[in-house]
Amino acid sequence: MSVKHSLLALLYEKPRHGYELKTGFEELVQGMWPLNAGQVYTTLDRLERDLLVESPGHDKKDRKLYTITQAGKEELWAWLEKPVGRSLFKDEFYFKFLCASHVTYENRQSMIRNQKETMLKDILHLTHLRKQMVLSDNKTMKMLIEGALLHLEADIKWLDMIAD
Amino acid sequence: MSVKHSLLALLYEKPRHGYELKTGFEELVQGMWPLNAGQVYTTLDRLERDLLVESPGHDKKDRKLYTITQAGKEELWAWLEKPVGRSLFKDEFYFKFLCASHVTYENRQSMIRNQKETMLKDILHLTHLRKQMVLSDNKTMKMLIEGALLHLEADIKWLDMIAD
DNA sequence: ATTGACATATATACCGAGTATACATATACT
DNA sequence: AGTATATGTATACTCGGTATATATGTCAAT
Repeated sequence: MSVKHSLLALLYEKPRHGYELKTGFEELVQGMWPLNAGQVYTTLDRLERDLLVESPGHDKKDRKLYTITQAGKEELWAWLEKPVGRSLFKDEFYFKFLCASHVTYENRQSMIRNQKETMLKDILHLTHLRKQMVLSDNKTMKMLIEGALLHLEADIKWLDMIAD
Repeated sequence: MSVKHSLLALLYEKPRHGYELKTGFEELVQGMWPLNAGQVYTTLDRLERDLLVESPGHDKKDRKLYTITQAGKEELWAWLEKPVGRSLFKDEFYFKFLCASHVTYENRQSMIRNQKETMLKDILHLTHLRKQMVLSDNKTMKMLIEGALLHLEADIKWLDMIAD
């Protein structure tokens, strides 16, 4: 989603080259969300063009290094500070039900059932993952998982609400 | 987000021309989420290319009409039936905190505070909107708003959890 | 020792979705 | 009569993402 800003965050830690950013990103998301390598390089091109990163040159192995600029840091801070907008419609979950309400669609029940089934599986999976994060003492991931679980519980509550 | 499928849903009701789809879409989202008119036509081009819609010709005022095809209906049904995936990271809300955890960022508290403030305002706004929907007996919108409120409450609960 | 698989490393072509903008005609209002 | 706004369609451009090409390095098995 915002690969751009995550690259800025990674460069904030230390200078890196393209491939290092790819691996850094995947480490950040624990290997879930595989990142297409090509996207790293095109994103870096745009970041360099916009003066948010710059290159001090290549390392011994001829890999182009990148560092974050002052403007880049400011962009990153601004992004972090800016609250995310939770629009009613940008969430595909709700938007789908909105569309469904406009087609004479007899299978509303199966739609709800499918969705609920998937979410219950997700909850099981995340609960399991949460335990692993507790064991490996990964507090950030544990935190994120707990957030996702809260969301899923809200979703299921809503599905039950509208199922009547 | 999925303008494409919402156009299919609108064409499922009845044949329309481009501009009618634009107004139909904006009616669907109650005027929130302004749709760029150009996007309607490029999306229709792709839908026609993929044989999901077709044109029976122009009306008296020379506006090109579109109808949904059988393949288009099947695409729409499949999309409606397919549960939305709630990835841990595709949600910018969590992803931002993940990035923040990787920059030595002293302003975590203000980040949380900003986000919470915005969300409390959103709750007020949606609560007000909900009342209007009850008065105008718009059950679908009322339903969506209640879903969004459940999400916002979950978000705030989470922000309080991590604020320590 | 060589083959084959996999990791490292970068680059390009292409597509879908969204924004900006141009360009008409019709209608309403001042 | 002139101007603003609604109706109606189209194109150029950008961004983000996917697929794919390509090259080198490393390690394991035959």
